[in-house]
Amino acid sequence: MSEIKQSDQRPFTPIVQRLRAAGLRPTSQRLCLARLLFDQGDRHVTAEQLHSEAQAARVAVSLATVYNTLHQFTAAGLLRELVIESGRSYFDTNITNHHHFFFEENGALVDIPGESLALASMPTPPEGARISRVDVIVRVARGK
Amino acid sequence: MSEIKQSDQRPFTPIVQRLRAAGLRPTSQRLCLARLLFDQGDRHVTAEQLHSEAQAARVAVSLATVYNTLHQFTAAGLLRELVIESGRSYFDTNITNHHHFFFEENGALVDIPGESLALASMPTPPEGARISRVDVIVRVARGK
DNA sequence: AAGTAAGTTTATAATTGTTCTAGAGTTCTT
DNA sequence: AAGAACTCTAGAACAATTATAAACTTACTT
Repeated sequence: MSEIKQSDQRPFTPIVQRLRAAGLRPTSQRLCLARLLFDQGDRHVTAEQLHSEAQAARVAVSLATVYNTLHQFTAAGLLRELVIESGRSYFDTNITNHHHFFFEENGALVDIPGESLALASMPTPPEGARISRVDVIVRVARGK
Repeated sequence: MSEIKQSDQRPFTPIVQRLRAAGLRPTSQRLCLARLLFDQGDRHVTAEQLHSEAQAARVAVSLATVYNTLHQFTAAGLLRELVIESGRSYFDTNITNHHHFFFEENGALVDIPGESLALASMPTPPEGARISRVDVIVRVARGK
């Protein structure tokens, strides 16, 4: 990857401080993965993908660490985990409120701009429960 | 190779005919599983669950057949596959348009009545693609 | 009803994505 | 600089699912 644009990301706090705030030490592995994740706009990555990218960037990070890091970042609110296909998790670097197109043809995921999809009415959650998140997946297939 | 009649998929057509219409032979295994699936109202089952139920009913059906059957029924439009947690598929016997509450606490799935949740606006699908389905998952957690 | 081709089932092996383990290596605090 | 706590790693373990290939059914043809 050539150019590094650290500019217009939502939260402007540097990643080192965000990790510290989450009680995570800013280790070289975490910083390297963070750079791959956050330095190039919104992404939807799987653990295997990110691992390959790290390898390609000649950074030695084990797959176990990639999984650990993705989960820790998710717990820290830096990532959002998406499950759409059985047996494969995607991690979304866009943590703002938004939804997804899922291309059945090739498994690609694309953000739906927040404004272009809205819920007319929110269902009332069952007694003793509160809504923690709403995921909308619009599956699209090739065709007219 | 006989011709496949895709025409008659009305919900109240007996299962044998619905299988035939889908080009599936009404074997004893398929009929047994269909009975477990469809004879007790709307259900959300996993393959392992259905397999256990068949065993409990003293019907010898292999796990591989349960998977095959669930997928064939899904392709035939008798079931709908839901993926919410990584590494586990649920099959929903309610194929009408509806959405789900997912209880993070225990992994339970509950239908949201169709009227109680509506989309205000449908996003326009990308060029050359059409919307094949919209899934809404309302994640709920214990709490006020 | 018998013969036959195509479809189906099964046990088992293989595969996939993910999590666990325990030891080695780092980081932070003092 | 030293100890404690945390983190990383390779590899084993795991769980859900899919593939394989042989045995068995079904439906079609005669």
